[in-house]
Amino acid sequence: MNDFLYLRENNIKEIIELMLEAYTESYSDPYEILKKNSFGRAHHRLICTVNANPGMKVADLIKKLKITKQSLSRVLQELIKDKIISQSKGKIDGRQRLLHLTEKGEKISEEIFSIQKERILKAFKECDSQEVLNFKKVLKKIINN
Amino acid sequence: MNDFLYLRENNIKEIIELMLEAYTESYSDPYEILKKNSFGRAHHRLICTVNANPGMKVADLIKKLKITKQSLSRVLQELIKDKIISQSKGKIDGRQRLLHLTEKGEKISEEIFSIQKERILKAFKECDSQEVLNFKKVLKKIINN
DNA sequence: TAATATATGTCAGCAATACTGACTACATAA
DNA sequence: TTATGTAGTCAGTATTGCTGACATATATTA
Repeated sequence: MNDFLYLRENNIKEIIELMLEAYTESYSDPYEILKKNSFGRAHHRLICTVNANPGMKVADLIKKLKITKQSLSRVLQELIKDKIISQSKGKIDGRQRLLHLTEKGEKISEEIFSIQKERILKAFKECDSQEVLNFKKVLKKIINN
Repeated sequence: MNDFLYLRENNIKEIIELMLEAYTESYSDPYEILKKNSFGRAHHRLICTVNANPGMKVADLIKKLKITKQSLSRVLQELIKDKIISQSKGKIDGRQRLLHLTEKGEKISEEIFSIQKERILKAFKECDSQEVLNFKKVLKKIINN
């Protein structure tokens, strides 16, 4: 058998733990800015996901965040009330509510991002472009299963 | 200015969102096994971290998980009571409580891991060894900041 | 058109996870 | 001996998540 070291259990296990750590670190960096706006982890995840997928429908947001519509609803309504996120009726399917960041939402999203960016940028500057591209590629493959 | 495409804002932003998604997906995969043992997300994070850092002290676990000792305590005491995790007095510093998975803990940890592994292995099989090694390297750089 | 299915929203109650503040016990270090 | 560091605990509260039941509007199908 070929010696696929990188497919060995211990390597995979280590990577799974590193993903936990990297996520925990990265997503706690902007804690202060979120707190200043009375937002928590749930708002953060929502803002980040809508920012990355403008015009997504509610059902897709539920799938991505892996929470129930009732859990989503509380936080989403807060963000809509605060004019961070706006909803528009789907043009093809009028039942859908498509989600966007408002101008205010974009602004807060940028603030959050600029903090999270620091860590990532610092890491990436110690890598070459190919390594960063590979990182993204592998992340995508982990998701698409 | 050199055109460091991979350091551009939009690329970084996309990667931050991919990390959220990859984490959310990966750590919800073993939901059923955890539920069978009456464990939740908090137990999962704890088991995974102690598994990756056998003999770590409580203060380090708190730092890694970014929770308070009171939040940790509840879950940790459950796992100790269930004989998933054991504590031993530090030999050098007797105030420390060093954490280990018990044999039973190792077993459950393996069950959880075997589920999470599937997704990662599937992704890695579509990559070459260099890409996987890069992935690990970048994850580590993101953490060490 | 009428019946059914789908997308979203809402209400009520409950469970899990996390926080703050205050306090204790014990071990180490000054 | 006194001060500091590590861990544990108690009490109360906030946030995030869940289930079940039901409502509304729109789309699809018979």
